[in-house]
Amino acid sequence: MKAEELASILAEHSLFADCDEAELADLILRGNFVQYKKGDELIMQGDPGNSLLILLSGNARTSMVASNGHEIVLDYAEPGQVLGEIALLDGGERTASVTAIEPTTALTITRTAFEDILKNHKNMALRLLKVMANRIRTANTMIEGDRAYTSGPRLARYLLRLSVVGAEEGRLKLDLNQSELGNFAGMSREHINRQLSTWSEDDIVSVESGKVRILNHAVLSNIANADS
Amino acid sequence: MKAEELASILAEHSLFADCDEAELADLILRGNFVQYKKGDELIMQGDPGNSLLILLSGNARTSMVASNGHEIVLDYAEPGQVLGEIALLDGGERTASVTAIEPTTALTITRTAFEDILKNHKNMALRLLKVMANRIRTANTMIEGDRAYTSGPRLARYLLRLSVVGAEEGRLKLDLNQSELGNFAGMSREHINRQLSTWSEDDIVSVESGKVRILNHAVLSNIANADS
DNA sequence: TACACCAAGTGACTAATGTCACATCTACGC
DNA sequence: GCGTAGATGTGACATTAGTCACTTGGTGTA
Repeated sequence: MKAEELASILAEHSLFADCDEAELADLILRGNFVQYKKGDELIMQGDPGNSLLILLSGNARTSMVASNGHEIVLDYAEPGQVLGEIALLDGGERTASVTAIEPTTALTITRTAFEDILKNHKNMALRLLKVMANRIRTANTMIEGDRAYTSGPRLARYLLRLSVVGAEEGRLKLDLNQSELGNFAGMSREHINRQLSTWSEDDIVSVESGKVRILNHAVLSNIANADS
Repeated sequence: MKAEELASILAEHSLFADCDEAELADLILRGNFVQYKKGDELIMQGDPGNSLLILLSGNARTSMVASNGHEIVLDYAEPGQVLGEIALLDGGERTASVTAIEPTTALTITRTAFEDILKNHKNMALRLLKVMANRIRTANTMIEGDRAYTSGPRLARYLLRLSVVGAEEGRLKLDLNQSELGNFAGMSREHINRQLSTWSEDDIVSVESGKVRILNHAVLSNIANADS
């Protein structure tokens, strides 16, 4: 991939949006372009975290496996997303894995390169801080939702999180199968299935050939904030 | 409170540990010293977030109330802890409240002051990034624990989180009553009570006059990672 | 001391979900 | 078209933890 192409991809995303050409060039020069096949792990839980990566194309799943084998999906990453910055910053192990769910490309940046870039481009740190603030917000919302609501509102919330704002016909960002949806929303596949069937009878969602669509965004939002 | 005193308190904490005197003076000059009584809210959920604060003395509870009234305790803050930085950074509303659980003092810093400080002291941003990385790690661990484990291991985890490393006789950082423990660990007061009773029979914890102590740290850690 | 209050202990019941065990369906390669 | 694997649909049942309704205990104060 040519540097110009990389630059234009980077510039599309808020973290790098107002970098000037020199900054982008710096990033690309110091970074390492990598390609992954579907199923490859970009980051592996338990590894030392000595690099960070920026997803350039494709989609990936951030998930962790608890000591009892339970798998939890924390998030899905889109192009532009910065990944692996936590371990890089605090020097700890990677707490989660990131797996490509389709062919994916990323720019990996080592700790030293990253520190140089932070040092040379002072706005970068502030922008990263914002990105991380947002992550904490999302995580807290996730904790709140998991704790306070029963399965219905919870699934509604996760579906809404996967929904695209102006998407035609309520299509989701990703077409997850019911097992994945279960790992994301924290409920069993069977329960997901039953809940979706109920909603589909009321035309709140539709389920066709395994693809969920949101038919009635408003009602689903109400459910997401329901009392129970 | 005198500036020197403030400076020495600040310097104790990692975020400000390697600030030089000028930096500390700057912080104190631009900050605003505030005292709170037990029960006062240092930060209120839903407010716009235009300032950040540094807890100087006392302890506080970070909690949020879901739309269905369910109260969730996210964390307890100790002196040195930075609070309210999320809304300050991303410009959104405060997602959680912070309440003093005892008489408390804090230094509040406005957005402009904070931005100036970040600009003038470049290490500050990197240190803040580390603090936030740690917060995300904690939040993810919380999500993992809430999702993957049943009430026993979960309560064990929250008790361990409250435990002090070298504490004599397994005393906890805070003596929470069983209702608070419930809001923290995400289970009902009654269930907390029954679980503690069981453990207390096995001498894993002791419960005396409402104060929980960890008698057998090793066993409790095992429970925290048990299969179920 | 007695009262008041709030925290803690406990039994009985209920509700919400997970688990298991299959039956179906569907897409896709041969 | 056929077979197979993986995704879905569904009933029956087991479990976990919450809820309700009390009782008991402890502490501070008039």
